[in-house]
Amino acid sequence: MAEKLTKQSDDYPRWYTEVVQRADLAEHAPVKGSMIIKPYGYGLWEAIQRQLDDMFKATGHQNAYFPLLIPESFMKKEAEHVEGFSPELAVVTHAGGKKLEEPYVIRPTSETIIWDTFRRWIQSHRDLPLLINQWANVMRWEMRTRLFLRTTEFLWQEGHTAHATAEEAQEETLRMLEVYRTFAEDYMAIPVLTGVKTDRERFAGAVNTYCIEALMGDKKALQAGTSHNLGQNFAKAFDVKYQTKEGVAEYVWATSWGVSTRLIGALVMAHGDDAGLILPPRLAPIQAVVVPIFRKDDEKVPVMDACTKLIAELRAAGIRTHLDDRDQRPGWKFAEWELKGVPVRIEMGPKDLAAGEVRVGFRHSGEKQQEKADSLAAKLPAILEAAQQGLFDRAVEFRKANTHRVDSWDEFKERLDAGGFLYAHWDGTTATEEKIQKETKATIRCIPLDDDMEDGKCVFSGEPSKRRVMFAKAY
RNA sequence: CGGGGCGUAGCUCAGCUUGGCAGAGCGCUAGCUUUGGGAGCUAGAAGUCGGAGGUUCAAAUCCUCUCGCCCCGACCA
Repeated sequence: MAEKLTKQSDDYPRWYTEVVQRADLAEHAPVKGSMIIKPYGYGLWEAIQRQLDDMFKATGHQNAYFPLLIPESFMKKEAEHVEGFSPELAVVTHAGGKKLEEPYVIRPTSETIIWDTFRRWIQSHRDLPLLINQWANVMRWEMRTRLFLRTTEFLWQEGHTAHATAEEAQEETLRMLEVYRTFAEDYMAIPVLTGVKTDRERFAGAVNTYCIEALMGDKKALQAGTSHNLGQNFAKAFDVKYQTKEGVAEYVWATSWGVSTRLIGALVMAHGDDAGLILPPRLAPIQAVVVPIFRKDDEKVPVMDACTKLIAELRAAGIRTHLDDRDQRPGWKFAEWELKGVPVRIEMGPKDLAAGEVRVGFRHSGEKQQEKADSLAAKLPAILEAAQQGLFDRAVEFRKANTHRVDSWDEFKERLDAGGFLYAHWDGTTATEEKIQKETKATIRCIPLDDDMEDGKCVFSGEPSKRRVMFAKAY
């Protein structure tokens, strides 16, 4: 703990790895690409889960749980799905000391097992819509992994819904995308761009994939969540039909949507600085930490008494508060809580006690100010909300400063070197998309939803284009 | 799978070229002094030198095989 973090400007990936490990979010597990999520990191995930789960319930969804192991044959029923996922499947071939007749795959996502189940659950139009979510772990065998951003096993939620009409499925797809956008912006304090993926980036088996894209501190893009309109692809693959009021058998329409522990990586990279994490108050496992300061016992006793009283008041006010009474020097504690991104630090020493005050330090701004101890509990909720807003505003400004419209190939390449989001015209072909990636490493992150149509010429091929798309280098 | 690197104390690593008592820093334990921005001193505990085989009086060091990890390229929430 004594050493300083690598600076973001010196080596951003290294900074990320160090922060994640030294802030006690996670560490590497013995199996390549898998991670141990430590209590502080898991606390963050729990905060994310709680809020999202409430939002899912509020939009009519119910939780259920489907199994980890999926018969291999299920994966093969939807052509695009199997093609998309087969390279990253982990397969169980032996169990109970014997070779299995049919191998099981460890779920990379649960569409197949869920649609096999939905076939039995759905008979009538009265069974629709069917709105299911599950919190689960999944496994995708990745070549290159990074804690939270890409691990072979990760935690996520996956929503799976079935609808009577194409329109309802599309509404659901966009409704959940909006839930994700709201969550990212209002709770994670990260502004996100909503859009549609190109054919190339679309989920294997979907008709359309919608996404939220966020800008990280190193000006690279991160896909933070996806919502898919699956059309009737899985209904047809698994023969899921319902009887309409008229008695006609029709295939149902489907969606699926998910966010994962990758969100924690997004949180780290969207807000963190050279001193470590900066957590948004609404999700911070600890919103305020109290650091007592004293020399001898004659100072310790009254200071600790005052801290205990203060903490009781803060907790009564609904603030997640922690008393750091460890046998360490105050300066050491300050540095550690900054590393861990706690929004507010409260210092209480003999001088403060004599004045009936505390010193309050803010992680996101680095500012410190004196506050009356007995009115702090009443003021702190508003202070935390202001910090939440301040973080979001700063992220919005950062994104604005790193978003550009480009109209020529030279400008494209030049701007791309500096990072950020680039809005440019594209001729709509996969061939062009691939050539651009090959030459520049940039990909089309999405076709923005809220952008106006605008005639132009493809920045690469010069062919006509009806609208701009967003390019960026991405994680 | 191709290219590069590394396995020695909990962590980061030195020692290997030229074989000869198993080392340092951080962390940990105990004590004393300290405590408002990452403390100091003293004393300790801590190791199958990734594994197997070989050469040798003697192997962390040389040889052979093997296992694992990290980084860079082709895939991705």
